[in-house]
Amino acid sequence: MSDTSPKRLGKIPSIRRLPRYLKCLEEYDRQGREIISSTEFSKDLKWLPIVVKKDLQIVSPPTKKRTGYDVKGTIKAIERFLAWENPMPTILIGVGHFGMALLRYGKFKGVDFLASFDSDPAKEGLSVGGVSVLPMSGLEGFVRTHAVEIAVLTTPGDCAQAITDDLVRWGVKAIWNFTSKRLSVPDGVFVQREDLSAGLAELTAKIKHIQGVEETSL
Amino acid sequence: MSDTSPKRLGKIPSIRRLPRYLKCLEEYDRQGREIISSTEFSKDLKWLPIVVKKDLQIVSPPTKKRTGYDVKGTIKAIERFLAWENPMPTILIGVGHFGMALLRYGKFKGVDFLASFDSDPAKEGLSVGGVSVLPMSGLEGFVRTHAVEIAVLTTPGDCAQAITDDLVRWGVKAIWNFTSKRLSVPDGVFVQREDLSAGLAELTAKIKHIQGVEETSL
DNA sequence: TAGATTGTTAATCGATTAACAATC
DNA sequence: TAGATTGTTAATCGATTAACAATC
Repeated sequence: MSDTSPKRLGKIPSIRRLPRYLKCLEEYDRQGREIISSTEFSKDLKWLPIVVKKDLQIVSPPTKKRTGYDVKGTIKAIERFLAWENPMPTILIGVGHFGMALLRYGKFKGVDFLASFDSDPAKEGLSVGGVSVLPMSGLEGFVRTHAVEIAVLTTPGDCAQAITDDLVRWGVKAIWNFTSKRLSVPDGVFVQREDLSAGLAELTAKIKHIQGVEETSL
Repeated sequence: MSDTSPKRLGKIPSIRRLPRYLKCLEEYDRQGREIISSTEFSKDLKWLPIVVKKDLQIVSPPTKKRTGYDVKGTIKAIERFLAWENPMPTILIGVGHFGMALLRYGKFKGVDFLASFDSDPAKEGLSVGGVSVLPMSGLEGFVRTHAVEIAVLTTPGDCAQAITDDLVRWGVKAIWNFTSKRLSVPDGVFVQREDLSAGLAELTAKIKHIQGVEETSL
């Protein structure tokens, strides 16, 4: 318990790659494949075989059999590692276009959207992607009674911190933050911030630097 | 020209942090601040001062004056580095909820949304966030005549590769890919893939590993 | 001059990649 | 046995961090 260092988790880059393995493996499973070798797997994913081997080692204990990976078993192992076997009780706050898009997408493993909340009375009672929209006044009660673990924040930035403070007080363990604001939370609570402008920066910088490489020469 | 190695660009992690510097600097500018030191800057961003110093060095040439960073000048330098000074001609394809959310957000620097496209005739003629929705039949002509550089893909995954192939043929230089599919493009074209499930994986893995650290002990 | 600040150089840390032994 | 495959160990590479000199 005392060595709950932030490092014990494993390699973040590998963890972020796991969903792609999962998707690919599910495709193999659909095709009826039972065994997949790291070499063929790596070709499909366009990653190096060694990357595949290393990444898969963090989800399943090394085995002595050296005859490819079991498709179904590896799917299970990844889901277990990510805690996606039993989707966590999740709510979404802020049913704007972005929030709606997430609710309708509906294919996120690992989260179980129990309800969504919005301050606009006009949205009350709507059902988006099979998830009903409730008024903010019901938030505290809902979070407490359903032991909500993850809250997806798709509100305007202004109210993000205030809502976060409430959520944390009521027991939410993690916030998936799609607002433009950085959130402060106590230890033991996680914020996963998705920042689209980071991706855009990467994109435009690459375009520019591949084209005119006319650096400031002075 | 011959050393157009993929490395020449600079450090990707730094580049991805630049938009946050920019946002913070704009706030300073609004407050009338003209100079900001890396120490104070780093406190606001909650990054180490050395990170700030190193990152800022990639956008502006080192100077001998050691008396803080010029707010306005640094804003300009970042925008210049990211090629955000002259927003690039951009279109969005697939005006679903997600596409609409992006169009309405409207605060992306660096891209200039000229139009959006959708295969649904019912959406034709709509204006979303000030951007009109056009039919797919007009795509080729539009891309060619407006010299579109960036295409934002928010279509279903199935048609993503086919549309990409067309776009590339018509001269698009970069694709901001929000579909669930990996895209193949020729050299010289960039794909920036935004994969939300990667973030979700990171989040749930962190929750699990901070709580019960009941690893498979065998 | 003294204090604060940036820029530079070096050290550390972690992720990726390579090489090869162990195993089927 | 031969070929293919994984697991392990080591090497490389890059990013982060630390220490300090140069400068205002």
